[in-house]
Amino acid sequence: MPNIPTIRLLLVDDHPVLRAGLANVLNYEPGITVVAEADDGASAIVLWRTLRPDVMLLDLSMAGMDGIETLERLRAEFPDARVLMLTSSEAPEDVRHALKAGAGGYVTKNVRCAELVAAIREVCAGARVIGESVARQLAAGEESGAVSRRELEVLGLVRQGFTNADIGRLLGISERTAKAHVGALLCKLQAADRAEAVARGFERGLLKV
Amino acid sequence: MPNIPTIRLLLVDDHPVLRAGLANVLNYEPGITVVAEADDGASAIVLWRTLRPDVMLLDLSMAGMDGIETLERLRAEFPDARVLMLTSSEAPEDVRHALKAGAGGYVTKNVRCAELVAAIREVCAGARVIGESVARQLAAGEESGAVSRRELEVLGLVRQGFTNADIGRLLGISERTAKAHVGALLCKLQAADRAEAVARGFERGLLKV
DNA sequence: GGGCCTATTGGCCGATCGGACAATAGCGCG
DNA sequence: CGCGCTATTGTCCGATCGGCCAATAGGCCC
Repeated sequence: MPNIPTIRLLLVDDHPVLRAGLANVLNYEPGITVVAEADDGASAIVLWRTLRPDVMLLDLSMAGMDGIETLERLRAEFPDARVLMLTSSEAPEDVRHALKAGAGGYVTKNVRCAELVAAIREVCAGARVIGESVARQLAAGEESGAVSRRELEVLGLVRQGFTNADIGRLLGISERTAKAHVGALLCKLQAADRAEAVARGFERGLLKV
Repeated sequence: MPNIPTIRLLLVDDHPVLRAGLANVLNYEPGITVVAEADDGASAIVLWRTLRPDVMLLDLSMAGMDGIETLERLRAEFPDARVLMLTSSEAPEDVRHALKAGAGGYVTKNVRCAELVAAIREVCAGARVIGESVARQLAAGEESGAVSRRELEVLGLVRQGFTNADIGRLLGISERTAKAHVGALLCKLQAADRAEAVARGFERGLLKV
C-alpha cells in the first residue's frame, strides 16, 4: 500500500450552519483537510479552478445554480473531478440525475459521520458509492415505468393548471397528443387523475417545490 | 445585569452529520453547552425529562414523530420549555404551526452561525425570535386567504385522486359540498383546476411530500 | 432486420369538473 | 346583537377529462 496523501476537500452547501460544523468534523478527521467552502455553485467552480482539490462534497438543493447544474458544469470543465453528493433527498430521480451528471457518489445527510468519511475516501479512490437507503429507494423506483422527457414536460404544464388543449398549443402538438401524454403519466404514476399525478410527481422528485 | 449561567442545550435533528458538526460549533461557543443530542422526537422528550436543559434546538422534518408533534408533546408536559426551531423550510404554514405549538423562535438553516447563537440566547431569555427571511415569507403568505381546516382535509383527498363524489362519501357530506370546498380551494390558492391546487398546496407547505 | 418504446394523431362517449345562480345554519368578533 | 366567515346543500350547463377503439413514424437495442 502506498502512503496515502491528505485528501483536500471542497465543501459546498448553502447552509452555513452545516458547513461550519461539517468542516470541523472533517478537519478533525486525520487524512482529510477542508481547503475551502462555498455556498453556491458558481463560487464552487471558481474555487475548484484555483485550488484543484481532490474531491467536492456537494449539496443538491442550493439557491441559484442547483447541485446538478453545478456538477454538470464542473465535469464539463474537469472531467476527472471527483464529486460526492451529500443531500437530504432520497428521490430516485435526483439520484439518477446526479449519477448521470457524473457524481462519484451519493449519500444522504442521514448517514453517520464515519460512513460519510468512508464514502469520501472511496470516492477519492475512484469508487462509486451509493448510500444504503438511497440504493433501496432507487431499486424501488426502478420498477415502475420511467417517465419520458416529453411526459415530464407535460407534467410541468399540468401542474400549472393548463388544460390538454392549452398544453397542445404550448408544445405545438394536437390536443389529442397532449391527452395521450397525460394518459401515459396517469398510468406510469398510477394516478387516478391529473391532480394525483401532480402529487405523485412531487413525491417522486419529478417536480420540485 | 446578573451573571449569565452557561446555557444547557439539547440538540434534536435526524441528520447525524449536522448534529455532530453543530455540536462542535456550539460547544466552542462560550456560554453554551450541548448536554445531549437526539435524532427523533420521542428520545428528545425523554432526554428533556431527565436532563432539564435550558433550551431545545429542534428540526422540523424528522422520521417518526415530526418536529411539530414533538414540540406539542414537550410543551404539554413542560409548558415553560424553550424551543428554537432550526429547519430548512420557510413555508409560512410550517412557521405558523410551530409558533402556535409554542416555539420560542424559528430560524432556517440558512442563518449564519453567529445569528443562530444570538437566536439561542434570545430564546433562552424568553424572547420570540423569527429569522428575517422567514418573517418576510410569512408576511407574504399572510395576504392571500387562509385555508380552513375542512378545506385542507379536502385538499388531502384531492391529492389522492378522489372525485368530488368520493370526497363527499368519505367525509359524510354531499358531493355538492365537496365541490364547494374544492371551489374555495381553487379560489384561495389561485388555481385553475385541482391539479394546480395540489401543486400550490405543495408550494405553500400545506401538503408534504 | 425485427422488436420495443416514444411521439404523434384521429373519433367517440360517458363521467367529471368548474362556474353561476341561490339559500340556510352555526360560530366568533366587535 | 348584527357582521362576516365557514360549512352545508341545491340545480343547471358547457367545458373538460379520461378511457376506449386504432394507426403511423422514428429511434434504440439485440
